[in-house]
Amino acid sequence: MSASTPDQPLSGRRETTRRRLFEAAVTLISEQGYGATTVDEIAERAGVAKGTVYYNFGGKGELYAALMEWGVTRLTDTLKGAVPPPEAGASPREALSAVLRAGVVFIGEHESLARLLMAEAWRTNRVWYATVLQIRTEAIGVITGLLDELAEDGSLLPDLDTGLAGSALFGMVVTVALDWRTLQPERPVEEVHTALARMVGGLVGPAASSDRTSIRDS
Amino acid sequence: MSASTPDQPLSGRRETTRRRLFEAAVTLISEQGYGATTVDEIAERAGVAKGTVYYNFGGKGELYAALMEWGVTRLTDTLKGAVPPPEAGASPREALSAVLRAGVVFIGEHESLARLLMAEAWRTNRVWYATVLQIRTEAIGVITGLLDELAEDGSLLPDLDTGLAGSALFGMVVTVALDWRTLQPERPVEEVHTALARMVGGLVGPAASSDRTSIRDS
Amino acid sequence: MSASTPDQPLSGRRETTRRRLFEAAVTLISEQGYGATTVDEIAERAGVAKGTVYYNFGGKGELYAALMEWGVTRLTDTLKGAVPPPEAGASPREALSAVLRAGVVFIGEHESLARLLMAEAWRTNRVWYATVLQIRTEAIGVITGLLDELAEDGSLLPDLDTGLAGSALFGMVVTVALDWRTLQPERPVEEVHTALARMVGGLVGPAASSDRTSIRDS
Amino acid sequence: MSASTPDQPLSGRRETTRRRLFEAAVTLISEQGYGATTVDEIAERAGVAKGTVYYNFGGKGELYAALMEWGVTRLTDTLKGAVPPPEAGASPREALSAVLRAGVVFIGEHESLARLLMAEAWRTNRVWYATVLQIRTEAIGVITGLLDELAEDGSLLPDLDTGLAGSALFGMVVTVALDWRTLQPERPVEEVHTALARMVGGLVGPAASSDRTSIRDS
DNA sequence: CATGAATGAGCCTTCATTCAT
DNA sequence: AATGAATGAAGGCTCATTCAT
Repeated sequence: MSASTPDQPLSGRRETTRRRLFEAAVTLISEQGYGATTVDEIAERAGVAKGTVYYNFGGKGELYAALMEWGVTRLTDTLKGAVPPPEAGASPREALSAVLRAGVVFIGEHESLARLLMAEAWRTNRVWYATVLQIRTEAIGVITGLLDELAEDGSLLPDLDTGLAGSALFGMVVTVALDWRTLQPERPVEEVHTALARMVGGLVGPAASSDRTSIRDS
Repeated sequence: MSASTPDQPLSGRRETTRRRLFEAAVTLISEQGYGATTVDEIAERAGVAKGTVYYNFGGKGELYAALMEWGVTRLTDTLKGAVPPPEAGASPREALSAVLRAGVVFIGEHESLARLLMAEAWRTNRVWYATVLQIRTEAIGVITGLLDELAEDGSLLPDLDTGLAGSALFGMVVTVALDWRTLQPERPVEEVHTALARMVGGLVGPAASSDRTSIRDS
Repeated sequence: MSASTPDQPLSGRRETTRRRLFEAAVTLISEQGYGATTVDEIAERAGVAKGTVYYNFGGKGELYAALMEWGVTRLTDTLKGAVPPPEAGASPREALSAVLRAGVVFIGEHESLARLLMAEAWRTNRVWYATVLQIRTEAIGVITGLLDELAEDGSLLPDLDTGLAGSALFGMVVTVALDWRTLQPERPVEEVHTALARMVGGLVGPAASSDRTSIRDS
Repeated sequence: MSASTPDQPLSGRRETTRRRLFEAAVTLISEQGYGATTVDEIAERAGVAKGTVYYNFGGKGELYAALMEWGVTRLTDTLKGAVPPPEAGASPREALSAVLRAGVVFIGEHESLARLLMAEAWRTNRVWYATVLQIRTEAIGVITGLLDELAEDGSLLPDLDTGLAGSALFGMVVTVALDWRTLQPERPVEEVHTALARMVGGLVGPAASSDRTSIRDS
């Protein structure tokens, strides 16, 4: 159906409806889980009739799949947007720190989506697993790319498997961020980011301590 | 009711039935999720009649709860058992490495349980959330305890929030291990553990070297 | 409402739309049944938007009713038109044969309508049952009329209940014709008609063999 | 499922339930049509819960298909049982008459089933069309068999296509019988059968007399 | 005249749970 | 200790109908 093109201008009557449904669905599903959330609830929260869900998406599963895709785009766009452009002259370590910050901030602002993502991350035989995998792959790809640059730079732990390291950092960031939102929501985001950045700093080798900016090194 | 004591000798007819149901349930639920797994499926896979589930556990939810508890015990016992005893004379850093290895190995052998755990980790309004949280807390507690020892030792990043760091390491280990099982199951467990241990070495301490004099070196 | 007069000149834009809808509806409904055919399907096959069905007919039921009436008219007109006029000097037997041929040919050309008719023929508590009954009554009336003439003529099996016989011949013709279209569509229509005519020939008694024209009898 | 073996002893609890559902379904569906009959109605009339329909048949469609098969068996068994055994010394013509009577009587006693059968007879793209076709084929087969005997006997119209003639007689009998039940239910069954038998005598043989010398008479 | 997005009552179906055996 | 037929509340989905454009 036309459900697979969420990147169109969301201005027409139909697109307004679709966005409303998205927003209602993320929240409800992330709180209750997919199975425990009913189409009635989603429709009611979105302020439309139940049939409208079916008219626009074809079914509950398709709505969820479309939702995932919609979320993907947002997350990867955010992460990619956080990588400092070459002309900014940022060090790889700074770039990594910036991406981590973007990740933490994003999760802070889109908790629901992040919870959803983790709940489905290793549930391999759901129909939308491919989509979820793709999201994670793209997000991790941004991190792995930076680690590769650091490796070439020589300022990374030698012989680190950057693929595995990317996955590890991803899991670390998401876990820390969700625990923060769930267990200590009052803590300022900067505190969380700082702690993470300090830990990750250890990865880049003794030469790049956090008080000496490494810009001139690059 | 007697259904909540799975730690008895599993030898009688009844206990055989219970174990079969456990095993059927972990696998199915970890693959499909709690909501998408039916009691019929569980009973069929266990080779018993549907009524037997109710006779033995009282309901689907209770089976799941018992399952979680069963899993918890196994995980925390494993992790605690991996901490080298004081008389072994292992360094805190070695102890941490041993615990991480135990974690990776455990996940490799109890994939289903791990998938389950992550799927429920941040779904706060489920009835068994308390149980899940407890598991994670205990597991993270083991890690945090070691980090605290490292801190006293001076061989840790100064002023690191060990609670947050424990959560970070936990997420990192689980993520890496599940990605390994899901995407590269043929990879030997030792390889995964080695890569992970090296990273963690970098994350928690300023020096990548494993001896105790690292602080002075920086 | 103006929707119930399908006998107008079908030339304007509106009438074109109406005819398209008719044709789409007969086919679909005869294949799938009334209940299993959706307004969406009809509109799609007709190449118009769904709302157009309502604009033109007021509803699914009304479309179906109009359809039936359209069919009735065609069938009875055809059968009546097939009765040789008195001035043609045809024997009643020839007249009967001509009507049977007309029936078979009509069904061959309007399969869908015939299937529809039989599907509804004895479903007495549908709203359009009256219409269906009327069609059958008129069609059977043409046959019964001829049988009555034959009876007066003395060239019919004595004491035959012409009402029942008309119903029997009607059922015979429709059944044979639909079986022909459904199971042996490649068979030429003449073959079917000949076989039927020979069977019916037995009804008119030994005096009226098909090689001796009965004109002088009348 | 086990739904496909309706010929088992209908004595257990389950089989009692199944028969009840059958009886409820034939009546309702024959009156209202498949689409207009709800599972709720069927279950209520059968005196069981709605879920029981699904437990026993798997779905509305499957119930209907099983129903058809159940009906088939009854009809063909009846017709076959009506054929006089060779040792009875009945003439083929008498045998045909006996079968027709059996058909009329059966329809009189199982109106609903007959209405159902005709409603689906030429609706070729329903899932159960194959079943319906099979029923009709078997029933017609009994008639055709007798016609073939008549043909060998010489007491049939020469060169008559017995397949087509069987179809014709089947349609005739069903049409007459259903019109009788629908429009003149008070009429005694014998009257209907007598009229029918006289007609058929005329249709299939050149002489209306029941002795074997008819050919010479013409 | 025609459109198509939106609606909501009604229906089919699923599935956790019960209970007589 | 186990079974499996039966249950019925709950939920996903269909589709005839409406109406603003």
